Amino acid sequence: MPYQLLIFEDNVRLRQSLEMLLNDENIFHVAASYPDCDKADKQVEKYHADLVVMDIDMPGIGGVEGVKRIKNTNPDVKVVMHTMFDDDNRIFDSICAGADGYLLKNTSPLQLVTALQEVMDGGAPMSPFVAQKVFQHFRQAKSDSEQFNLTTREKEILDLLVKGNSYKMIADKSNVTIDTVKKHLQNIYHKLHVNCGTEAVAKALQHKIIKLG
Amino acid sequence: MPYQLLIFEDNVRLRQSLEMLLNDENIFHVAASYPDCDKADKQVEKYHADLVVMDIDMPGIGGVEGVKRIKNTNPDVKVVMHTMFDDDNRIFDSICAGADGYLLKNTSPLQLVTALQEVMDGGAPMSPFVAQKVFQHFRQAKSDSEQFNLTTREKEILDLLVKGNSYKMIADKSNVTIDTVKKHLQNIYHKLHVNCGTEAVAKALQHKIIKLG
DNA sequence: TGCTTTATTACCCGAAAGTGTAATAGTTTG
DNA sequence: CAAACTATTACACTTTCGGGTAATAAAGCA
Repeated sequence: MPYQLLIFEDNVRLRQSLEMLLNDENIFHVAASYPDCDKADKQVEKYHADLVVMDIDMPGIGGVEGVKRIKNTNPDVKVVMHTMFDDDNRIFDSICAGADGYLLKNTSPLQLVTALQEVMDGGAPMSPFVAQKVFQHFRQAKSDSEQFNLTTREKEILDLLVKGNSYKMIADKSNVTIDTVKKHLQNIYHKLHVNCGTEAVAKALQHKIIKLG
Repeated sequence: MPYQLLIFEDNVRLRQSLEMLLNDENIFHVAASYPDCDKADKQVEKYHADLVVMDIDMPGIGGVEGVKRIKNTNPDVKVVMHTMFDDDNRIFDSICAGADGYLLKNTSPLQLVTALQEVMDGGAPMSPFVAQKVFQHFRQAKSDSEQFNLTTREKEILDLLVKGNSYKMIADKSNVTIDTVKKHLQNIYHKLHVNCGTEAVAKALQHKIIKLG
């Protein structure tokens, strides 16, 4: 039995091309296609869709919001983004919203079909450019994290602060007096260019100076 | 001119198989291969390698540390992990250490060659299972983030706190008195099960309740 | 309609945080 | 070797936090 597939794409010609292309594959059956995804969740239910191909830039609610709604009402439906947008925010927002794949529109028909099969097999297909962005996202931190020149001791203290310890608790756990802790944190705040503990915690986590469990 | 390639793999037979397989492709030239990566950085320099295939579980320093060293001394060399390990930590540690691709050892010879070509074209090839893990990593947050039942107002306040504002600054920016801010934060701390601001900031960022810049 | 949630303000009080200054000793580096 | 850096302690002082309690009004829900 072929996978029931829905297409959301506002460009009429592209939508029809996709329909034809994917209907040619006998493992897919394009149940319906729409120029917007304002009622995507209901349409998914109506056709018992297994798989959705979702454009991002459409009239009404965008594709990102569309994914969110579909995944909220029907988490098992696979959603693959198929869009021209290659900026970081759209990519990460889509993934966070629950997308199972992210393909740019320069993907060849063959690659598209392969990717849709892959997603049905539990994979997470993405265009090389997207994969690169995703990898970068993990890496970015490392570079800055050593620019603050924190000493080993200071990193220890900061680590304890981030984990929710008060000055007194830090003092106990570090076997130093609370005054020493104060001094260290004062130095740390200067090095991080912040004025208080909460800001330091935010910066430490943001720049991955400290890792959490 | 073929890409200069180095292989680090402690299993002799697999290492030789890889050598033969990749030397058959005339776009690659296996310059050398080693059973450990303790001196990987120097070996990379010696052969002016363009590309490295790296196992993780090897005697001496592991492949993760190996990538780190190579990338430190020679950031332009592409490194693709090729390993049996599919646990989250090894995957993310490798990516953070600077790996440009992550392939599991069930990858077919053809896929391996394709992936290596892809990495030389600036891509970030990964096995479907790995891609899935990566996507999950982004998604996980969302689910917890709404379990704290913070009100819109409380999220606003928390957002300002995370961004380094004092109670007074939050009060000004929210157009409420400092006492109101105190009360809100008190409620927020209860909902997050924390006792102080720094802990709240850590939790908010960890669970991605609040996003930074 | 009445109950609950949310947002708001206010006051008191003690504990914690943050700043400044200063001094000592060990380590590292030039 | 001397200078700089790191880790440490101490004290005094101000500001900020965070808890408890209480009261009011609007909005949402039953």
